[in-house]
Amino acid sequence: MQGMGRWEPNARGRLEQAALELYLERGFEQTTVAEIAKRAGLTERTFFRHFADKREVLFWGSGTLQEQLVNAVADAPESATPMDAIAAAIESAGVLLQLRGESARQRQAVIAANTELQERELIKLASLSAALAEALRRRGVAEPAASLAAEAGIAVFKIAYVRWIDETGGPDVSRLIRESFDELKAVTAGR
Amino acid sequence: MQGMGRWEPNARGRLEQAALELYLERGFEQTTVAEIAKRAGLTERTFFRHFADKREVLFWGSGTLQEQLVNAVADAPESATPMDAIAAAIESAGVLLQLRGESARQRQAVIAANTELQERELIKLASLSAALAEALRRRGVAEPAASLAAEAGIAVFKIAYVRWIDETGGPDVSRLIRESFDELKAVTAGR
DNA sequence: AGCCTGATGACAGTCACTGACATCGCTGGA
DNA sequence: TCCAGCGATGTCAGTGACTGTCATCAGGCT
Repeated sequence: MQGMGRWEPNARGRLEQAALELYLERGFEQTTVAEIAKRAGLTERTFFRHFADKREVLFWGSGTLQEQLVNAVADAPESATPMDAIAAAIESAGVLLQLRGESARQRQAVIAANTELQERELIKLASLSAALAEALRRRGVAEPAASLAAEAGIAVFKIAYVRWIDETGGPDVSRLIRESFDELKAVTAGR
Repeated sequence: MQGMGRWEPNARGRLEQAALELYLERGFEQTTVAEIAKRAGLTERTFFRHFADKREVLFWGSGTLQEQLVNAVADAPESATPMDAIAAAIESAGVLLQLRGESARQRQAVIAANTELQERELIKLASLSAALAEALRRRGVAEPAASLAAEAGIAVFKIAYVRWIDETGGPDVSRLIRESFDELKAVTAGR
């Protein structure tokens, strides 16, 4: 069966929860790993057995997101252009994040307040871009078109997501994403 | 006058040199700041007076690059579209990097071998993107067009630069950049 | 009951980074 | 010429992230 903890269950989840709370209360830098572990009823050493470093605790969901994106590209109809496939994937990812709602906003607030966390987020996005490009190549898209389409998709996502976070009562993510894709098309056409 | 050191001159330059050498010889993680300082004839504490952290020593040039990009956007003719201005800026930056030639390749080799350094590079690129977007806004370009054009330009730059690094004897950067812009236009048009 | 396995605790150690204070080598003025 | 001031460097002690190692503990299996 799966590796469920034997003692108090869900040690990883408790660590995630404790970390997010403390990062929100005191800020990322002002929080020590020892404090996180203590709040979760564990030790510092155990924290590092579950997460590679102090930042990674905020980025657990990125694996799921990557699968979602890759599957969406793979499942796009044969007739779809590369950009169609990317747009479909980005939209589906947007929907996923919209479901997380308030917790997504909290997470972004923590990240926005700290440069180290922004670095980590950027490399996660780069990883998503690489996965998208790879998925396009499996559809037969050549380089550099695959990488460019992937990077453009991630750029659209970044911008639409920031807009969604800022406008609290605004429109849903999907619409912002579609609008941004149109905007990108218009901008790149102007040469 | 400028702040030239009073003792052995150019302490910062010696630290840069020593760091690059050691990163190339042993790798970034296997090098301690104490070793860098010793090779430069200084102490660890002095290293941190010149560079915010162990990674920053590899990214000194990024300030110059940012100025170059911003100036190029500002100097683009009135008639230029946003994407024209961005393309001109990216090309001028490419030329600048091509001048650094071999040392640019060494630097990229070190960065490519280490995830932390890639994180730092990505946030520098994000900073360039923000500066480009700001420069476009000063030309009267509205959001989100400004940010999208800037992000697209940086995406093109990333991809063209990687290609240039890989193909040792290949064409010059400018041509790769122009080709990538054309490719991006074609890809985004397909929807 | 006794054994095995995986998760956790305990502990020591390295290294990045910081704050506080002493020191040194020049530079400009008395 | 000499000395006061200043900026760059050295010294030292300390914090906290992260790692390696070994002991320990809970539950499953026989």
